[in-house]
Amino acid sequence: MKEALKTTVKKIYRQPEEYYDKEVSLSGWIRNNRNSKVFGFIELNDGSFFKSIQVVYEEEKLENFKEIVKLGVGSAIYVDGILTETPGMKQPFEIKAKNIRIEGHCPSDYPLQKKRHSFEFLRTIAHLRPRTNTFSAVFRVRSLLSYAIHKFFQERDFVYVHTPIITGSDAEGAGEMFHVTTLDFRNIPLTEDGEVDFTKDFFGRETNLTVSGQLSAEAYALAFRKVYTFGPTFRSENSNTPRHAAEFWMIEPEVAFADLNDNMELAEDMIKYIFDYVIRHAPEEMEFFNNFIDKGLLERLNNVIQSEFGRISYTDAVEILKKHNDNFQYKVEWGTDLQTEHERFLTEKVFKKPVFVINYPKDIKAFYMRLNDDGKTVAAMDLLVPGIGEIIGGSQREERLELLDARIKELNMKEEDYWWYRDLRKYGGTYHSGFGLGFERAIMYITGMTNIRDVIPFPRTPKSAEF
RNA sequence: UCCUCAGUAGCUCAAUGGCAGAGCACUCGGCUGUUAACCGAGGGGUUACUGGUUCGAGUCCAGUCUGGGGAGCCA
Repeated sequence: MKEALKTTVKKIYRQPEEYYDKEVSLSGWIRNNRNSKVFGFIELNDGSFFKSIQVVYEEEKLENFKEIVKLGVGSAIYVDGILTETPGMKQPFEIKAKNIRIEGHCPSDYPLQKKRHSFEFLRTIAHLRPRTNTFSAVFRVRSLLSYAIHKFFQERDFVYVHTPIITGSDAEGAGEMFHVTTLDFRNIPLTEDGEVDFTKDFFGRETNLTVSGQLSAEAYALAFRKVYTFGPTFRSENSNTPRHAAEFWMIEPEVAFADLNDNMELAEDMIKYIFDYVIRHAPEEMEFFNNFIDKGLLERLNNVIQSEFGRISYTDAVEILKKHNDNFQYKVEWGTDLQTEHERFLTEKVFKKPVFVINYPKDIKAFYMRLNDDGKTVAAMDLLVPGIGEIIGGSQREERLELLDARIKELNMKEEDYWWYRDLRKYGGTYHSGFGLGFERAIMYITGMTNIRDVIPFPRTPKSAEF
């Protein structure tokens, strides 16, 4: 049968009237099997949908009734039967089985049970956890959110750019990097100075996994005007928190002829669009999260979608926070970076909605951010959201070559390492802006999941790459 | 990396320094409409690891490993 014509649990739930009193054929995995002497019930999940469908089977209709009764959770089966309405029951409809065929047995040492498991335990069986309700919902939403992001940018004529995963630059300035090499660790070639001789390495120079596609994206923004990247990113920092992973995905739009205000408008539109898209296209999953993961989830998301995001300068934010210094473990003063506790206070207590903090002191921000006229701050923006804190960081980029060079010099960076980045300013440069959105952080925010390890199929964190 | 909490049956958790326990899962049996079904019985343990204190350690002490939470770094 053609794949598109196959009956799935999702199709049945979406248009049950098409199937009532007709014979349907399904295949899937048993989530639950309970029975008495001459009949029983199977919860069948076929992978197409978050919800399962109930299959009723009777001794007098199945010649292999005795075997079906013994099937445990996780077994793979084929089912043929009639879809029947079940008014007044907990489930809207069920399949009265005519025939059940066993495809794959699932022995009794199967680690998943009908009862709730801790997320910590499920992380140790990352290959099996997608078969649970929570992870079924998380990874359907991950897929949908990914699609929504592409849809948002494509509808606005952005060009999707695949920036390199292996980079030749060791100076992107966004964190510790993983080395990429084919050198033999037991016999590393050295130069006369005793340093590693990377001219003997695969690329003839030192290479790393990317920590950001931004610099490459800028090059394409200055040709295509509106571009975005969406790809894997790697940081070898020894971060042991529920919000950090060594391998994660990042979205980085970059727009030429766009200033910081344009940048914020884009970020606000994007957040609202992708949240709204997921809520409308994954109603069952979102209801599950709202009921079992985070009771205030939908209310908070709807608040984000409907509110106009706040905007405040770093300097004004510091003034407000200083009045509440008693509440903070770390006291606020102008010139220091905002701590998570300060960010959350601003968005949760002061604004009670998402807020952009802009124009940070230049000394706590990256070299490529555009210097403001006051000479002290740069055109940076962080988007803070209730419940998490920072979810987006971005800026208008320094397009004035002499100011960029001065900054590179100030930070003791090497001008020649940035020769092509500087060319972008030299040849037809223009003001431009962009930001970075941590994809997993967005998933966490939209699902209510509180650990990044539970929104990545096989997460990589310090001392952990089992699967 | 720092601070902090934890590690007991397949899972989730009890056990005052004094006999190693429960629920679920699993196996067997019962049950004619179940909804994480229900009822009865049974099997299941190097208490993370190494060492120490003690007549006696799951429990106290030291170290190691692993995991959770907080912080830093950041997305």
